[in-house]
Amino acid sequence: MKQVSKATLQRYPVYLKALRKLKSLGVKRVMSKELAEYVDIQPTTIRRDFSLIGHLGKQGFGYDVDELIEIFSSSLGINFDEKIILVGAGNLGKALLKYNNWDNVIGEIVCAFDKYPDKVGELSVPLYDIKDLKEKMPKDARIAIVCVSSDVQKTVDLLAANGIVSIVDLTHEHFVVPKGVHVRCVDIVSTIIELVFETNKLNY
Amino acid sequence: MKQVSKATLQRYPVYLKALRKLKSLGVKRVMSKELAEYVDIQPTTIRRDFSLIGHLGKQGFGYDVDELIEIFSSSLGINFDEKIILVGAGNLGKALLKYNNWDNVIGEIVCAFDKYPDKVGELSVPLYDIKDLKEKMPKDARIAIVCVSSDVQKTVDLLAANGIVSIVDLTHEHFVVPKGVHVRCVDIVSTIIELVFETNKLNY
DNA sequence: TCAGCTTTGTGAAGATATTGACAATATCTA
DNA sequence: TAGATATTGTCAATATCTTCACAAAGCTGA
Repeated sequence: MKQVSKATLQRYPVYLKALRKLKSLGVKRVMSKELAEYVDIQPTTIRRDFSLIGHLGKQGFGYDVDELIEIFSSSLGINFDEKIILVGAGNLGKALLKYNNWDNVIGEIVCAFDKYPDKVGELSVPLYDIKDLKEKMPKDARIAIVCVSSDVQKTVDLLAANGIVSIVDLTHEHFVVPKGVHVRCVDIVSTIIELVFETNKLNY
Repeated sequence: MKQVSKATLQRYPVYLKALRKLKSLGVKRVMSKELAEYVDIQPTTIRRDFSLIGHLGKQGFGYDVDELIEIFSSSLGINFDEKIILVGAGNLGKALLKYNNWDNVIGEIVCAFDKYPDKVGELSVPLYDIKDLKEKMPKDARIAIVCVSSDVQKTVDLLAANGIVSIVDLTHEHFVVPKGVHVRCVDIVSTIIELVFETNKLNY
């Protein structure tokens, strides 16, 4: 596998999502040009992105959808048993949990933690006090979804100290993480602002 | 205002968020170097991004936080009365609504639509049948948050036909939009996949 | 007021990312 | 089997983005 650039890395999930969708529609074979229209990325860019992983396609034929999904999943290290923990079981946390039907896309949320576990109602996964994270957290969990509304930095520090290396950030707080820990911010407000900027830009 | 590149556009919400945070902490003045550490973007990049909007800073001094927020908001067209509509009032939609305390960051959700409004409980905003979107939707609404789980394409078409130009997509479906309509996908699953790819990449 | 210090704003260089063009190689059909 | 056709994979060219380096300009304190 060659050096994968940042830009390419961001496109892989898009491809994977599209390919899974195509598969569910019964599509067996896809050409870069078709996929390009589907995901709105240039065919050349797609071919180049794919070629970084290996020779996935066949000239004159295209790509085998099943095979592509298989290779993408395995060579990029998707683990269908990935154990994800949820930290903060407020409204948003609960909604995510209810919605935890990720149909074998990438593991599932195995347990949740909250500062006031007594105040949280019945959940579909075990719920623990955040104080007991160290003991209760599965040892092989690497990913945490953080939806707490206070003590964000403290929470993140605790997670990092206990082996979490990937954080999905749904808070609105700014925080810092040790080197080696990856963060992705999922923020609807920022998303809306970005949309507004983009929309208004057209008027210049 | 000069030509703003895509990359810069994506950073503006990050700056704005950080600046608002700094303001709330009582910070009056900030230098590109300070801000750089805070948001993890090079000072030069920040200065260049800012300079596209105008001469916002003062040499030897830095930037005035309040002023910067003001200029950002106004010259990028943030409308604090922006009317946002929510389409699909399932678990996720409801959680977003409860969470609709965007402290004057960018308007608010003014009403919601669902295919089965009878099945949805009490909400904090008026709820209408999606069939009545045309009549019930505020005429000046431009942004829609889409959380429906079926008929996604149909829903999006309806929105586009009724003047929505910006869509925040929380579905897992692929859909197409007419030219001029902007979409931003907020997808936790894709975010997690991206994180996994990035994390694993380190092992090569 | 003036010298010294600081920080911005920006031209130019360097780094990254995208795209055009086409050889290589597979499929398809007769 | 062979020729026609289609599509990949990749080199080179182009475009976009980031960073360096420094002049210009404002602040600060004597």
